[in-house]
Amino acid sequence: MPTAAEAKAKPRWERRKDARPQELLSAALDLFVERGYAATRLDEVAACAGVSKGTLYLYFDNKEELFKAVVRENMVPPLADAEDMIARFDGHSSQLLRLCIHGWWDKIGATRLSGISKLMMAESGNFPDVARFYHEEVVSRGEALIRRIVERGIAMDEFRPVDATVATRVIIAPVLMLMMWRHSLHACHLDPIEPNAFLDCLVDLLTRGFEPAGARSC
Amino acid sequence: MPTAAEAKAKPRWERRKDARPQELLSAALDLFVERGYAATRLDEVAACAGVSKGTLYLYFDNKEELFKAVVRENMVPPLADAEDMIARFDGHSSQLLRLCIHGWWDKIGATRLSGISKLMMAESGNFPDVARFYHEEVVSRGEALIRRIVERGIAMDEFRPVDATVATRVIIAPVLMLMMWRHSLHACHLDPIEPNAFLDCLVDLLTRGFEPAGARSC
Amino acid sequence: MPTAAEAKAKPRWERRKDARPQELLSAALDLFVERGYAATRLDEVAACAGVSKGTLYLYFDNKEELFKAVVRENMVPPLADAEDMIARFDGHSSQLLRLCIHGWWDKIGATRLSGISKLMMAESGNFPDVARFYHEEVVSRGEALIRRIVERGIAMDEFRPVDATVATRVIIAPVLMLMMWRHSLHACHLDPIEPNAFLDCLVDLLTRGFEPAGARSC
Amino acid sequence: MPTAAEAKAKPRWERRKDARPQELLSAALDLFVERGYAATRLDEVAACAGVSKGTLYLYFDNKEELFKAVVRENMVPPLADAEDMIARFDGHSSQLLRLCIHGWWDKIGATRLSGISKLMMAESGNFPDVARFYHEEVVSRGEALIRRIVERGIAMDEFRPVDATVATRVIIAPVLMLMMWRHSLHACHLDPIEPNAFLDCLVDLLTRGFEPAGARSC
DNA sequence: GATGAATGAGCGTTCATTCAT
DNA sequence: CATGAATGAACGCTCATTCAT
Repeated sequence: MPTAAEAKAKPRWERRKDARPQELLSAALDLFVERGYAATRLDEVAACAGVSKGTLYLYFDNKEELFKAVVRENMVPPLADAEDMIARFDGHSSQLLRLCIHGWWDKIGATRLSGISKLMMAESGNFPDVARFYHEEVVSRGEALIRRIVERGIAMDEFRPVDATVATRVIIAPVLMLMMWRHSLHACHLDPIEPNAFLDCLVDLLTRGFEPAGARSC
Repeated sequence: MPTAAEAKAKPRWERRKDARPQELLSAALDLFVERGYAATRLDEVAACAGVSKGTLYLYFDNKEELFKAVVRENMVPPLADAEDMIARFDGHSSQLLRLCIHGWWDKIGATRLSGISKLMMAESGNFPDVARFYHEEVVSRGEALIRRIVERGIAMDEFRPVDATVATRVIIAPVLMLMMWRHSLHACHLDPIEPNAFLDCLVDLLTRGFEPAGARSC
Repeated sequence: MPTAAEAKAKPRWERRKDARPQELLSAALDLFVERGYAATRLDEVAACAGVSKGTLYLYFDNKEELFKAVVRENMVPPLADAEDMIARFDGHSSQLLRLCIHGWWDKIGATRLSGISKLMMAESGNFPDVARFYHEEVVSRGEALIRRIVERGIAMDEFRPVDATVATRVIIAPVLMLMMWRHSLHACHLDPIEPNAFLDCLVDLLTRGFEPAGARSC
Repeated sequence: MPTAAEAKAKPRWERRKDARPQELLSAALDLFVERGYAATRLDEVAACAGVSKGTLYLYFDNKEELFKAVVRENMVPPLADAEDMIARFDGHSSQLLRLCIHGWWDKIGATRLSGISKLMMAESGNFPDVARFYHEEVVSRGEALIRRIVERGIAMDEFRPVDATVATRVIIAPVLMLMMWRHSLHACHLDPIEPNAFLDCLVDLLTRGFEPAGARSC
């Protein structure tokens, strides 16, 4: 006959198969962002998700796979959305660029996901496999996405002809940097930076800077 | 008791004690830049500086203090030259911006000093006081330097009126990012990036983007 | 309450409960033989038997008991045949020895049962009571069987007089070793060994070596 | 001023660089023999040698290298001695065989080294790299050593012509088996076996068995 | 001062065992 | 009966730090 105390007694564990992976991924994202890849300890991830270290291994083969899953779960979907949008858009390429950059910021930059970009910058050198994965799944696709806009703009005479590959990186760099600032110096409450003003200025600059020679009304 | 003769007898190949900290700092810089903070092992630093692991602890209390010393030691000097040049320059502000950006790249970006920026980005979160120091001594001065050019351009009607603080960061961000790329994904031989093409494209974009409305010949 | 109809409705593909332990033991035998005790994982045994890991614990208290059961289950049966043959044989003792050795190889050495011997050699140190059981049930009877041949040979002046106990072990040792080689170094495809050549050479050696002094034609 | 108590107080560690590897190797040999390769824990080895786990890694890269060092240190020298003896011997090959077999027993079989052979038999399947090393350093050389005697005997008409490779293994097998028995069933005090009687019987058998047809006085 | 042998806490990973369902 | 999610104690290995020499 179980007493009230026994009835209340928390079972040694709770069976929550379906929810576990998400809880682990969320805990892992938090900790990877906060501490970096190497400094994130798996038992802390597990503890954060309310399970034991061994349980984590029921769902993810190892630390690297856990990280990849975090990336796949969080970084890849927004890229797909953006790809869709680009494919369907039919206004001016400058406007498309503006939408993409602000969308990027809203979906990734302003969220804790921006921490993943920072982490990859910081540690990719020590984890080549992870770096390769991230490059293939995120960086390449992100660059391709922007390059497509640039090429579209040039093709439609909305942008002056530039080297698309180089221009793409010039476009991406400030946005990446803005994300990184959130997790480095500016995270220490030094010198606040206003993301929207930054992005507006950037988009404005790009719009003018890519405008074809004859486009401007005199 | 060393006599003068003895002092002479051990010539240049015998390192003086005073040089030790510098050698350690230099080795530490190389390794921190290459591997990041956590992955840098202190016995490797010591070996790299030609001393034993114990000796390192004679000069630095621990790994963290060594890291802080590396940052403090290396980042301050190279800003004065640029400040001088700006003060003396009297051509078009676009030209000044171009000179500054390429100078930055030649003096810092292309050298191992770029690694310090990467390292600060990567690790500042774990060292708030280093971050504060770095911000005050390096970031602020660097930003001020660029901001002065922007303000000069606006004042002289060579740039259209923009928010100088924001524009400054939009200018800085791609250059910083270019430095970081050298030490992260692109260091893994993925997708090489051509610094000069990047910077040319950037300067071109900035020149056009900041051009005042009526400046363009029709 | 299962009716007869229900019993029929779940035909042969539905394993009966009674078969479970046998299937587990068979799977365990395979894996213990292949990997050794420590390296055999219980969930692999369970998977191999088509049940879950928990089910295994319904039939065996723990890994050690499973191991003991495997040994007990498999080693006793195949000795009776040989005992029969010896009792009925009435040719030359050398010929009997030859028959026995080749029979041993065919019935045990060349089958997976040889793995049990290897496994007992390898792990008996950690399971003294299994060792005792195995010794009593298998080793003693096997030795007795060979010793009977030796004693018969001596008694009939077909072998020269030797210490039967010692000679028995000298006879057995190479055959055991041949079985073990199949599961150790030579299993790694190093240096293949040809069992029949080995056994022929052995029998030949024994025949000549045990030949009485005056038996050889000059 | 150190008090007597302080003077006696054992230092946290003792500096004994030169002796350490030997102490560790000896401890490792004991534990490998007693527990097997997989079941030997490195911190136990360290504790057994009176040092901490980390210290072990100052001298050996990892478990596998430790084991290899144990083999190299203990198993290889006796082989070299035997090779020397064979090269210099000039009596009857039977006598050489006798010397070798008894030497083998005295130097290896009767010592704790025999446990290494048993261990390799038991676990080589799970550690292919170790197996390969052991095969190259010990098994091959051991076999070659015996084969040389067989070939010498045949060449000098002291042995009848047999397949040297096969005969070699028939000679080796009983000796190996004798070693293994010491660490398996017979280690449990079951059925003591008298090594010298066993080896005498074996040598006697081999001598007669390999004797050329016409050699026997009638 | 300088050395480098020694330490020991810590991390990623595995797996026998348990137990709520 | 059967399941399989969950546990937690180990183990191999690393490395910042200490301290006798």
